[in-house]
Amino acid sequence: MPKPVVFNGCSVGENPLCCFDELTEEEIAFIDENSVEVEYKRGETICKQGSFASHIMVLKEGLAKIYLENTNDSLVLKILPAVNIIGLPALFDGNAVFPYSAQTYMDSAVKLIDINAFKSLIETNAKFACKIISMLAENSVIINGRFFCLTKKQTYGRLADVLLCLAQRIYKTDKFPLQLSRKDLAEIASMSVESTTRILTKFKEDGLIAVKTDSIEILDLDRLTDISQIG
Amino acid sequence: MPKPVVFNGCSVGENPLCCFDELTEEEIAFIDENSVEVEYKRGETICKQGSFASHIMVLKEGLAKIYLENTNDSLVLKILPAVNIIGLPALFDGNAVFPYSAQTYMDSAVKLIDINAFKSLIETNAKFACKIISMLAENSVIINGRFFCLTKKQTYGRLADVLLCLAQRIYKTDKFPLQLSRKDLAEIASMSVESTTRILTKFKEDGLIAVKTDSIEILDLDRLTDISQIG
DNA sequence: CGCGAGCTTGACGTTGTTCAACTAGAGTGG
DNA sequence: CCACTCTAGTTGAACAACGTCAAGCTCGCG
Repeated sequence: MPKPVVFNGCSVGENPLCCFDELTEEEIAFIDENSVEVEYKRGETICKQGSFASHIMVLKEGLAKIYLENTNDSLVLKILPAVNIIGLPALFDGNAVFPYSAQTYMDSAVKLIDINAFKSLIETNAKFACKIISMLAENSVIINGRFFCLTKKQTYGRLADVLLCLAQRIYKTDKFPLQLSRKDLAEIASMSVESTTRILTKFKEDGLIAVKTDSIEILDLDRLTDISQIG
Repeated sequence: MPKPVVFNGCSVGENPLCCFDELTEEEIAFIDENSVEVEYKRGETICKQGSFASHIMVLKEGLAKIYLENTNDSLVLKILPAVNIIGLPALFDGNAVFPYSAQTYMDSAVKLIDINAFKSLIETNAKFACKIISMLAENSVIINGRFFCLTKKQTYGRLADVLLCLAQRIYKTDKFPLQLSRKDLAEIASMSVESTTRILTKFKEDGLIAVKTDSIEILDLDRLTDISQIG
């Protein structure tokens, strides 16, 4: 009996950022020479979809969303806690353009690495290239899981997923600070603000979670997990 | 005035498979020594999500779908015409397990390349590794576009997208053979068979397409494109 | 000739969005 | 210190979009 396949809407990898482990001291120095660090305030845009990709970015502190946007609409591809890398898909794109936007949810620190310096390391250090490949591969698996979740689960399951993701992968505690607004949560779960409110209230009534103005606590992990899996 | 951003539900890359261009004659011989070619009939499974990934696959002839599956549900990630590669995300996964399934829509020919042989080339040939990176990156951009399409557009837009994809990217002609059933189309557009039928009938009534038993012809490309973009 | 799979069509129910009204708390200025 | 305003959140009601169910239809094939 195989264990059931579960796709969750959470979009955070398990592994810490490790591609830089493969670099020599000289290579790390080379990266440092070709990078700068920048502080972003909450709500600021780190990179803009369609703009020229002159840098690869490393989110060193903070929390951000990676999203696609349109004239009418936007879709959160993943929420990204520190430490994680942003912009890899722009690497060998013919246009060298960011295929998505990124924006901070809280004050954040970002290291900007010159894209050509980054590329040259890939071209000369095969182990580094392999790590990049595995990061891209892992990322695609994660986003596909979220893809499945958002297209196949209904609202209750999606919101349960988001809460579980925040607790387990982002904040790593059952009771976490609520730095996201209802609007943010709604956007992540891809539904309306009103539905988000209604479902949170329902979860609260059913004793699954406790909602304070500035925090959320998961009270019944098992039932919430059931909801997230059933859909 | 920037051109409007368009995400389509189509999941086929523009570029021909080119990573093997980077290999020397010896390396190509090495690949050939470590691979076999297999013929698949329509409807057969090329690779199964969760199974051990012993090979990287190249779809040399035919048409296939890449999809995620669950006990209850399945999600088509992309439709894949020849010539394209299958299984890259399994490359440097710790478990070396296929993260998705693949199944043929018609009789197809597939080359199976030993995954370790493939890996060793990546580790020794940096240009090859770069091509793999760019393929993974392109793939993620394509799937994200489809992600956006399936979550943000409604049924008319999604089905219009599928038809345009078939005409423009798969068959590359306005009038293409209908090798897919309504059920297949419904699955690709992520909706019920009944809705697919209804919308096809509506498109036909409105003079957008002509539907025969064994072919579909796009009659009004502009309006169909509008529908796909509006959603 | 009859059977069955795939397709079509209509009726109906469910899910979730939209719209509008209302509430509570945080600033702001007199 | 008290209105006033503004925003975020909540709640209810109406509505739209789709899926589901059931029935009928068509065509290829034994």
